[in-house]
Amino acid sequence: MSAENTEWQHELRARGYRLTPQRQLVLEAVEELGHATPEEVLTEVRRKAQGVNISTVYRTLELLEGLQLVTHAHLGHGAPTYHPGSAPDHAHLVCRGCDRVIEVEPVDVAPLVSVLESKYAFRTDVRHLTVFGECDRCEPAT
Amino acid sequence: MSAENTEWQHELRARGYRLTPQRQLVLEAVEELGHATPEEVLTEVRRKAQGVNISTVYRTLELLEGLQLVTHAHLGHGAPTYHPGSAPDHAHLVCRGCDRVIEVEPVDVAPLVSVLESKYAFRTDVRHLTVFGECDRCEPAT
DNA sequence: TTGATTGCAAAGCCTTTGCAGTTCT
DNA sequence: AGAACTGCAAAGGCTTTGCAATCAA
Repeated sequence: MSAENTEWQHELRARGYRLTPQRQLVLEAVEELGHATPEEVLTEVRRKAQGVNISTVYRTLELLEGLQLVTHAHLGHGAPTYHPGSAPDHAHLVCRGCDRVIEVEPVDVAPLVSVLESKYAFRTDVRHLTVFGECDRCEPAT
Repeated sequence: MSAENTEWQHELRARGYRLTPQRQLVLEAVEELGHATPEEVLTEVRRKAQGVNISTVYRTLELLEGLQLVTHAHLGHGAPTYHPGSAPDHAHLVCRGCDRVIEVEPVDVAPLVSVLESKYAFRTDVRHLTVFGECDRCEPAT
């Protein structure tokens, strides 16, 4: 873990950024929470340090995303959900009926990725992919 | 066209709703614009009638969506885009590099739909599907 | 030292809501 | 007449921004 830290911390500095307690706390929070909105990240961060501001969370998440240490996806109408970059790649299915979120492996969306690549030369961002629809527990739409 | 009109107008009334000039104008605007945000719909509507309010546009789009006369998709960070329900089904590809939007036929996403159906019993809403990534005109991310 | 970063407060989008007046049926 | 609908204004949720103070290197 210290090896990991060293790595991204070096990367940060290499780009002229600075390592701050807030940045470490935000990254830790995303890694601990797994799926979290900016507001949830803030809450988690504040359990360890006080005075951290929501605007810092937004700025930090953006920066961490640039470093590919976190990613985000839109799972509904509200705030986006942030995931650790270290988590295995996955796409999301969201059920309109019950709001259930299902994580799917890249292999499941590989057929789509292939078609888009070959037919449109389009490179899909799988980690950002969210498919809306209806799950088996919910009645078909009428 | 009057036949079409008659049909949805009957449907409206059958559900206890009323036919108002605003509702006709909003539907016409979506059909004329093809892809439009609520704000764009308002602008178009105001070319024909004055005094129409943005809140009416929102309320009307929601109602028309319930009647499946329009659908919406999220093509970026801002407001959603509304499409006529009469348009052929399609999904969207959005390029992060140049913001280009590519419409794809249902047949292109059929492989995905099949996998999700068979493996997760998940029924995909193709018209709402937006895939983010990078198009052939743009450089691969570094 | 000094430029990056933060907290705070204000503003900005986009969308929803309460309500009184209006309109469709 | 009476319920549905609209315009208006205000509020609400989420996010960004300007700026002075603070902090990492």
